[in-house]
Amino acid sequence: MSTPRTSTALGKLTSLEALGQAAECLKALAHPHRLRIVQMLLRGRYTVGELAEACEIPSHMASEHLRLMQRCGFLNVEKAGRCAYYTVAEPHLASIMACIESRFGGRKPAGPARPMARS
Amino acid sequence: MSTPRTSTALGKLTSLEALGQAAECLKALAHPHRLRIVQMLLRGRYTVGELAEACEIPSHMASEHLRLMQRCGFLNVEKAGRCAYYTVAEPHLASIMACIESRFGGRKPAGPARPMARS
DNA sequence: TTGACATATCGTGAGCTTCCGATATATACT
DNA sequence: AGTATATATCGGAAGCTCACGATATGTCAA
Repeated sequence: MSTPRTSTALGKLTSLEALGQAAECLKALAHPHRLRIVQMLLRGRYTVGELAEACEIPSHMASEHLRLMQRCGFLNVEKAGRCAYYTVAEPHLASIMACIESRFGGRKPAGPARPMARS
Repeated sequence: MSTPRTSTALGKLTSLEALGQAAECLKALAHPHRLRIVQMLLRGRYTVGELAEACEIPSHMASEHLRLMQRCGFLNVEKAGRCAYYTVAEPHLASIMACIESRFGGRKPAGPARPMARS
């Protein structure tokens, strides 16, 4: 049951530097409204107002979430008249979102791994 | 060009409540040292001290990261003597980690491989 | 031009996270 | 007993995120 203690298993670890970038991306995703925005944008293109309405937040807050995700390269904007259409720019978002949906999607998580309060 | 505006596409959206739980889980993962810990524990079982050394942090900080992830159900502990062996409890961690590794794994986005030895 | 609308940005304050030193507990060895 | 080791917990400072109101910019229509 014990793990080999030589560098055999450790040699394939991702560098802490790369994991730092990964952590930044996860933080950019780790918000219910941003997750919903990504989930919608993976299915089509929407304006700020439409996304805000779906998240039940004022549109200036949706705009801030969108700007944040645009800054990490997750999203693209395309302005048309007074509307701004956002689309997904980072293809890996689809697979991460698929993981999240397979764990939390549709049905309620009655099983293990509840995300409980910290402290 | 435009997305169907009826509830066709919106009907399958994950509830904001479930996305809130997903966001909590992502936050619990969104730290370079915690990602390294999870990456190691997906390959075997390790003690606090071993994980701390791999993360290049004092062991009491590794202990705090481990406690946090234990609280969201990600990890299990098993005490043996004065050592505490941690293992992965949430199987979905493997697929999320696979997504992260496929995007950030092995090679660095910028810069060559760096020497990783530590005294 | 005026007004309405859509989006973006700024400033602030509450609350949280991260890190650290200090300390506590629990186990093993002599 | 005493000492060393391994892990856990506490308290606090620095820095961050989030939500909010206020405001700015940019576009269309009359």
